[in-house]
Amino acid sequence: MPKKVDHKLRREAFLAAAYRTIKKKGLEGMTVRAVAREAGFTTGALVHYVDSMDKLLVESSEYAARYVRGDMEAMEALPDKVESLRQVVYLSLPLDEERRGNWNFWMGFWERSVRNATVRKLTHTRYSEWIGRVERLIRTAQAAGDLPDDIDVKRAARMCVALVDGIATLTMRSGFPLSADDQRRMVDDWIVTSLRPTHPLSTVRIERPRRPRSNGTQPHEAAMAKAV
Amino acid sequence: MPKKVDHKLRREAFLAAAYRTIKKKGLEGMTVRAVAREAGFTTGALVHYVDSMDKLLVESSEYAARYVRGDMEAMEALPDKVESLRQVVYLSLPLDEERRGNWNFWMGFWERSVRNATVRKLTHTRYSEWIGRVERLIRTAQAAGDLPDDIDVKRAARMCVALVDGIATLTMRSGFPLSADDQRRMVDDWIVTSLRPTHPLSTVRIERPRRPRSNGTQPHEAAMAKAV
DNA sequence: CGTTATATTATACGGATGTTTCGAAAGTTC
DNA sequence: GAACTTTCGAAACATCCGTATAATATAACG
Repeated sequence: MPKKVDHKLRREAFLAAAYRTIKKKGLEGMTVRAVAREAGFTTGALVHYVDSMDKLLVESSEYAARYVRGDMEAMEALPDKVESLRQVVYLSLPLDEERRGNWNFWMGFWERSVRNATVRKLTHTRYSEWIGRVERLIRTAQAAGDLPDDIDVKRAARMCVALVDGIATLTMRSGFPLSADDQRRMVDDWIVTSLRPTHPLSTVRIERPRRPRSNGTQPHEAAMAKAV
Repeated sequence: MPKKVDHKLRREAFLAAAYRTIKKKGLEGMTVRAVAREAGFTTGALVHYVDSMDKLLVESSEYAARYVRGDMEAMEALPDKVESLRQVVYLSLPLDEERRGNWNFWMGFWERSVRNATVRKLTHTRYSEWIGRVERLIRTAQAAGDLPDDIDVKRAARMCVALVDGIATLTMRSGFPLSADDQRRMVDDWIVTSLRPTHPLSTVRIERPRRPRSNGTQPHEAAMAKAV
């Protein structure tokens, strides 16, 4: 059915398929053929919408970043700015199956960035965003009087990012995964001992926003049609 | 020159070559041909000493572990047991070119363990050793009265391991590497705030033992001969 | 309704990988 | 010194990869 398809939409479907493939099989398992199959097409169709494998990597990364950014921004709007920081960090932890899939995605980038300049650049961009976000959260909390002024923000932010990476690695790769509670407690401990907030941490559990995930997380309609 | 070669020695030379190859090019770059070339031979020779690629991975990992273990055990013998812990952790950080090569090695295992059961098992074994070592160091320091008794040792050890992994990831992959001083300071901060030692940390800088690295880190004699 | 445009498949290509095979070279042994 | 055994190189093999191309199917359009 040519000309009827929405080019942009189908393109997005392929990005989603790439994202799902990496989540499931790691970056090593994300091949042109695997992604095409995941999307319910063959390699030729995929190439019709994405120029090259490199481009696919870059764009599926942007797809993934977009995917998480919304949740984080919602948490940044909380009134208690230390709680904002805490919740944003929580969002980045491998707490549930979905987030672990996300980590599978990023950890693949870590490895491939050794040899692939495109992936390396991309990884640096994402880290820059992420570190910047944490720094901003700390500064905002300082401005609100929720954190002391004598914090070395840059150092603290990088320690935070390192801690999250470490928790993820331990959970995803060590064979001794940290429970969700353990992960959260590690973050809380770090906030309390390293940032020394002026008020004690909230004890109210904040749920992650539950958006409808109809876009992209489900196999594409064409794939569904094939499966029947 | 058949029968003249020491089978075990040459085998070791290939493991060393595999180790060096991963250090330089990452696990993705460790191919049969690359290792053989690094050792100064061709694939046919390599296969003569190592059964398969999987075996080569496993055995070069054991080679690498052996390589670091000695240094760590020397540090464990220090009189001040908090200092022991600190120095052992220092040894695991990507402080210099050699250690960064080591990390390149391990981070490759993280990725490949997703799909390769052999590598996964191996990674778990190494983590088990490493976490156990940190736990033991903390307990020893407690017994010596250098750390308080109310520490949750298991949790603290895993936090330590996570922190080291995170520091390594940030340094190796983020594009914003931590300086050696920053890395050490992060570890010191964690020790002081989380373990609360009974005595302040030593300010004397302890040098890493400088062993002769003639075995394995240099290209094999055969390779040298070729190069001439 | 025939023409045209394009979405999609099927297939092929060149290159890289792990593995296998075969033969030549070189000591060892009798 | 001849037969044997081991070492090692060269090349082939099957498989997978990303990419390119030709053929097919199908909806849109004049």
